[in-house]
Amino acid sequence: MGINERKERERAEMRELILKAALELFIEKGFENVSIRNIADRIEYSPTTIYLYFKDKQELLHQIHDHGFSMLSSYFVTLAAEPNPFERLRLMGLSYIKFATENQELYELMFVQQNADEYLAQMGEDWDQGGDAFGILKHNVEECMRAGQLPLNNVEVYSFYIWSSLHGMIMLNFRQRCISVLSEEFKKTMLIAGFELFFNNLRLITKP
Amino acid sequence: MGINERKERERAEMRELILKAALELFIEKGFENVSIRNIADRIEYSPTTIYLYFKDKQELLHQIHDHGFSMLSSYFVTLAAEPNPFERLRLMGLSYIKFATENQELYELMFVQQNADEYLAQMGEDWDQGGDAFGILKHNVEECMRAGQLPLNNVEVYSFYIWSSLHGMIMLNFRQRCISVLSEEFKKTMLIAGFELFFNNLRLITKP
DNA sequence: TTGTTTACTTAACACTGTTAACTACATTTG
DNA sequence: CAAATGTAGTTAACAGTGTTAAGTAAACAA
Repeated sequence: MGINERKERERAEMRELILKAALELFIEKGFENVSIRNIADRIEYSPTTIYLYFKDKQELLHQIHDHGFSMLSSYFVTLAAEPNPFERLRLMGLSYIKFATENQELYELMFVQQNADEYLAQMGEDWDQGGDAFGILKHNVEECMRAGQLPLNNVEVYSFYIWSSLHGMIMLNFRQRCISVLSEEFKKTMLIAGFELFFNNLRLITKP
Repeated sequence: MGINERKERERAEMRELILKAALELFIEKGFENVSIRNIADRIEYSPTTIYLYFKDKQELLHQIHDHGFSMLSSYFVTLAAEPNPFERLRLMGLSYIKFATENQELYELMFVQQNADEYLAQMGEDWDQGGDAFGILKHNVEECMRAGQLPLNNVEVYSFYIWSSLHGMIMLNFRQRCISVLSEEFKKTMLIAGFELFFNNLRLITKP
């Protein structure tokens, strides 16, 4: 009987409806400034209904988290076409910056919001989406090393180092941590310049 | 008459008392998980009293912010003894890591807490403490460039790049962003290793 | 000793996340 | 078809939040 399937489908649609409203509001006003009642208002349901579909407010963030990571992965799909592993790594970095700047609020929800770490700790090895993105990075680093384009041989350290650097540049770029006099354009230029500098360092170290 | 001076002193002491309790609680439980009533309870005053000394909860964070930045600057004072500018830059990086790991909660209050950017934007050029720390960094970078130990000549980009990289490494180290299976010790080792790798890249690029 | 300033408190407002108890309808059963 | 059951959604409430207006009691100035 298709009746259970219909119910399941309706339930999934409702989850999607809630999640969509939540994401919109979180992006508009930030996680902390959105109440369950705000979300309920937007979808024209009672606040308690949301608790029938999600354990608590935190779980809403978790779902959005997951969504963000698969979105991030989608920024990487075109990279497979590039044969040179080192150039592929560079393009991956630029894609990462692209994702972050094009989805600044989502990026912050994913990487700045507290409590995200508790979530990751829970997931452990089963952390699908995040592991995926980090997995792609590690894969590319591995290929660079195999091609003799990176001096050291610790994949973890390299991947960590690259991701860290990028994340740091992006965050300091979002916040006006370093001297707020700088114009928006110059800040963006500096972000790219910082990345290229970073990447040239990685590259040149292999040349001599 | 010393009566006004006494009152002024008492007022300053009260501010200090509130601030001390606030910092303790923020570090214990995180900014969002501490209420004005919690702070008031700890110092055995009514909640509204706090509003006689601070505009709102956010201003408490601002003050702590400032305090953190002068504390950070104090980690840099011994560096002046080192004559080699490049080595001084390296030691500065290690000091920064030391500050961050020794005061993890404070570091997060300073650099992770949302709204910190609004605060910085307000301050503009008059941002004393933060500008100070960044100023020291820029000064050191400048001296490295003068000593011909850095290839490019844009102080801003270099300083931005260095701070960003460090901040990124530290944050990804705090959070277990990359594979939470890693042990605490290995994570710490990776942090230092990542930094030394980063720094060797900076150094080696100038050698050939 | 009066009047005024000051330091502080009580009471309240409009919110928050979350839960227990309830209603009204969809589905299954007799 | 009617009664019984399950369930999606509701209302009402609890204990908490940041913040403000109004009130009190003590310290000061005249």
